[in-house]
Amino acid sequence: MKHMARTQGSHSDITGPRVRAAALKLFARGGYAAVSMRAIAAEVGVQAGALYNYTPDKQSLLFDLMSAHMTELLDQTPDGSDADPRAQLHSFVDFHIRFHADRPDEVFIAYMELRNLTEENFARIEALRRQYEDHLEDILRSGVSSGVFNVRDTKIVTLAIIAMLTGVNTWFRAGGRLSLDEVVTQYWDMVRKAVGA
Amino acid sequence: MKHMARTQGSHSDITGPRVRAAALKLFARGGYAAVSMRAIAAEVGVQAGALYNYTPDKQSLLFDLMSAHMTELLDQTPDGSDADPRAQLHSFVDFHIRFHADRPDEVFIAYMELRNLTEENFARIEALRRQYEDHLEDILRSGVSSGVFNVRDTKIVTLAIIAMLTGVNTWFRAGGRLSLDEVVTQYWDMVRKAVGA
DNA sequence: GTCTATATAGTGATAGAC
DNA sequence: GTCTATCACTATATAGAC
Repeated sequence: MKHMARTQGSHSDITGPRVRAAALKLFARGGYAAVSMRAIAAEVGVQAGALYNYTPDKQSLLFDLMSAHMTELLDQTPDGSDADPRAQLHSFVDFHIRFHADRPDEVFIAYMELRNLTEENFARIEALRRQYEDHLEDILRSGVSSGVFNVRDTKIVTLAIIAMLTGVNTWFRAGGRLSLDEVVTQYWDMVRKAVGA
Repeated sequence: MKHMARTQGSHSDITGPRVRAAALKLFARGGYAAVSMRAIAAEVGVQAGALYNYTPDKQSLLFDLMSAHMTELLDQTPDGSDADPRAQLHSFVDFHIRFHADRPDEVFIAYMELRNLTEENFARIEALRRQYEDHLEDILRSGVSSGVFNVRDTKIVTLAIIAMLTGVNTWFRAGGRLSLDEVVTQYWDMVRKAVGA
C-alpha cells in the first residue's frame, strides 16, 4: 500500500527539488521574466502560494539555479596540473563540451538570464565564471611558457575558445548526425590548430 | 523661429524611428518580456497609447528590429565571389567582427530574444540567419575543393567560427585594451590556423 | 505543507477627446 | 498624432484556514 487518496495536493517530501526542476525547465523554455510563479506551480502540481515554502522569492530561484550550475562546473573541471599543457587543454575541451551538452537548460539560463539577476547576485555569478575562464587561461599561459603553444594574447584566445565550445549547445542534439565523440574530436582539432599545438 | 511651445507632447515627424530606437535600447538592456510599452513610451517621451500609431503591437516591434538587423547583415556581407577562398574568408572575418561590434544592442537582441518571437516570425528570422551561415559554409567548401583549406566538416567549422567571432561582442569595448584592428588581426590568425590555411 | 483568498501593482491594447 | 481614461487580465507575494 502506497498512499491513501489525498484531498489537498501533493505532500511529497521532495517538492523542493521538483520546484527547482520546474523552474529550470520553464525558465529555459520561456525566459525568466515571461514565466510566472503560477506557471511553475502548475508544472509542479501545487498552487502558487506553496512555492514560497521552498524559495523566498522568484529571484532566489533563478540565482540558486545559476549558482548551483556554476559551482558544479568548477567542481568538476579537471585539474591535471601535473600533465603537460597540451594534454591539459585536450582534457579541458573534452570536459567542456560533454559537461555543457549534458545540461542544455542550465547552460542556456546561465548565459541568457544574467541580466535578470540583481546587482549583487550578478556579481557573484560573474566571479564564478571568471574563475572558470582563468583556469583555461592558466593552461594557455603554461603552454606558451613551455613553448608548446603559439598564442599572442592568452586572454583573447581564452574567450574565443570558450565561445566556440559553448556554441556547440546551440545546435548539438543527441541522436543527430554526429556523436558527441565526433564533436569533441573535431573541436579539439580546431582548438589544437588555433593555439599552434 | 523653430516651434511654439506645445501643450501636448511631441509632434515630431520622426517619432516612428525614435520608438524603434527606444525599444532597441530597452529590449537590449532589460529583455523583451521585462520591458513594458509604458517604459518604451517614457523613453520616447510620449504616452503609451501613442506608440500604437507606429506599431500594431509589441511583437511587431521586436520582429521589425530583428528583421531589419538580419537584412542589413545580409545586404552588407561582402560578396567577393571572384577572390580566392583565403581572401574571402579573411574578408568575412573582418566584416563580421566590425559589423557586430558596431551594433551591440541589435546583436544582443538577435541572439537573446529569438524565443519571444511568434512561431511564424521565428521561422522568418531563422531563414535569414541560415542564409548567413550558408554564405560562410560556401567559402569553406570552395577552399576545401581547391585544397587551400584543411577542414573535415564544413558545417561544424562554420558554426564554430561564427560562435567564436560573435563572442567578441560579450567583452569588446571601444577604447579598451585592444583596438578593433588588433582584435580582427588576432581572430583572423585563429581562424586561419583552424582551417589550415 | 498546501490550500484559498486577497492586497497591491502592473500588463497590452483600445476608445474617444482634442 | 497625442492625450487621458479605461478594460480585462496577470503579476508577485502574503495571510490565515486546515
